[in-house]
Amino acid sequence: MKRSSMENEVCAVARSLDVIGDWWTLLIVRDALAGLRRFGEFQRSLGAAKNILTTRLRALVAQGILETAPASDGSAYQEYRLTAKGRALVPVLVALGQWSNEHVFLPEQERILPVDRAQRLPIQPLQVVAADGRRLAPEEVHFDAPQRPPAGLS
Amino acid sequence: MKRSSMENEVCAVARSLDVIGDWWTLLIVRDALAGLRRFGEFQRSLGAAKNILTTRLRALVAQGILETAPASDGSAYQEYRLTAKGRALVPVLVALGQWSNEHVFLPEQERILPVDRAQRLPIQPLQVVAADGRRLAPEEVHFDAPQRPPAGLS
DNA sequence: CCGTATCCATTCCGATACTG
DNA sequence: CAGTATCGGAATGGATACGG
Repeated sequence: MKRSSMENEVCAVARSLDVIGDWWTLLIVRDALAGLRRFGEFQRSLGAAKNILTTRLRALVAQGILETAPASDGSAYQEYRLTAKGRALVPVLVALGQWSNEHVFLPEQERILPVDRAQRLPIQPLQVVAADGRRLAPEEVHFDAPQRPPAGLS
Repeated sequence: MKRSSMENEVCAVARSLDVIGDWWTLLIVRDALAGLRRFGEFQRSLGAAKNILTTRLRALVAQGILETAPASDGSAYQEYRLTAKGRALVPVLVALGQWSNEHVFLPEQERILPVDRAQRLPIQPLQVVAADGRRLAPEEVHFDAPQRPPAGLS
């Protein structure tokens, strides 16, 4: 399957993976959420080569997940900031973090989790709630064309 | 950065991406959630070459996300079923689907979303809730070592 | 400090052919 | 049907050197 023929993909999961399914992308978003803005900050944090960081940042800007602005320190360079679309990825990051916390880490391993910034306490487990308010178990979730309203609230 | 040196990674997001960050993996989980179990079913659904599918299925079994069982139709082959660990990925899939629904699809494009199986209505937007019950905006979420309880509820 | 431009190694993936 | 074996091309990533 081609990584580039997904603009017509109908599955919302596949579609999102086409945009952010790359290894670095969500880590950049995570760092941006943590307040990193400068090229060098991302590079140090990620340990990625500069050329691939450049590519990823460009792609994220092209997708509207990051936006550039003149650097606030007066230097001639850019800052990279999350857009609303980028911030909307937070539930994805939280879901990933919670999953590995419960199912991947060994009990005594140190870990960095999604936490509430104010209290530094872990976020409550994300709950999947149906349109009528029922909490759904995993088996009750399907991927399908919805009955009526595609857009609006997801 | 190496895809294989992440067993000691402390960031929960990175850790999960190391396990499921590959393009095919979450699509297989999505299909398994939809009820697909047989090799050929996955192959037709994904359009992936058989050798690739073999590799991915093996990796998922090794990670404990899928498990094999003798085929229920009496044939000599295997079935692949989600484990509890695999079903726990549903919030990740829902988060991805909701994000692309709101931020990637064009308004009039058809789409397949996470829906409640009973009603075929979209799932409510996932909410990020702090330990004390406050709903958190994206900016209020950080990734950090938690104050005290790492395991247990995420 | 912020990128860009090359180069090279590796990985990945699709197609195909083959086996039980 | 359910895989395994092999091959070649493409994309990716890392290292490094270079330029504004």
